[in-house]
Amino acid sequence: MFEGRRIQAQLLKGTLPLLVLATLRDTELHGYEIVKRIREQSSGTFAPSEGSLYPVLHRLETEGALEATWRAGDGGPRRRYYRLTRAGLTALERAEREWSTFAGGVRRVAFEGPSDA
Amino acid sequence: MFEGRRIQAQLLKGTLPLLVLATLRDTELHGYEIVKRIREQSSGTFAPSEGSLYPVLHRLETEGALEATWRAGDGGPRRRYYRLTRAGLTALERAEREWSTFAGGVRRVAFEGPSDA
DNA sequence: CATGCCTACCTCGCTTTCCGAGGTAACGGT
DNA sequence: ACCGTTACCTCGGAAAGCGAGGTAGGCATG
Repeated sequence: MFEGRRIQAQLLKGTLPLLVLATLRDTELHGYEIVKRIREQSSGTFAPSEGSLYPVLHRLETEGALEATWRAGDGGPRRRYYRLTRAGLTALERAEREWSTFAGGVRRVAFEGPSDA
Repeated sequence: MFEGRRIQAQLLKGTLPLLVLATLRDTELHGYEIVKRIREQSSGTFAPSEGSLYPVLHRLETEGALEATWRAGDGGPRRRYYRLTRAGLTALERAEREWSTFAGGVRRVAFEGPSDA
């Protein structure tokens, strides 16, 4: 199904919050759906496990970046819908900047020779 | 000194081998010098500590990606110079591809909305 | 009515990898 | 002879993803 090769686990470290916050930028979603979106958007490159996702959601909620509400499941168990708070939007913007800095650094070191600075 | 804000440690996870291999693409260098290059090339974004670097160097050497030789120090202790092997070049290329896949995935999820797929 | 399956949530222990602190060795200057 | 600097190495702790496993409610099936 998802042929995109999975990425070394270590690389993903630290990016999950960014991915989650970005996924919730315009919609509110519940956990399973968040994983699904991330997997689809990344063409299967990322497939965070539940053991990774839920702790992150809880941490972001504790930090005030996300708000959550329980809703009755549509023919299934209840779901917890998460949405971005104002603080969450700020956190998202910060995470985006941080990612850009990070990715830019890797590009300079790894893809631009020492001479073409 | 290096004003570029340091990056959250977690983000760096898994990228050090790439940075090291790339730094050694055209030259042979010793440990301290590798750190220095990475720091300069990334404008201070990355400043891997010795506790991070040496284990990585040893692992890459064990895996056959690097070869190393001791040389007398020029007014200082002896140094261990590392250079890329043929296998190391292959590893570098693989790490570059992996990084590209990874960065592309983050871009799609975090920076491109769900609509502009 | 009871059993079992599916969805969705949550938790636990393991592993990997980075960091800071601290330790060793060789050389030069005083 | 001693100390400071350079460069190497190691160790313990912390962060975060992963897989496995566990709970609960609703539905279909016997």
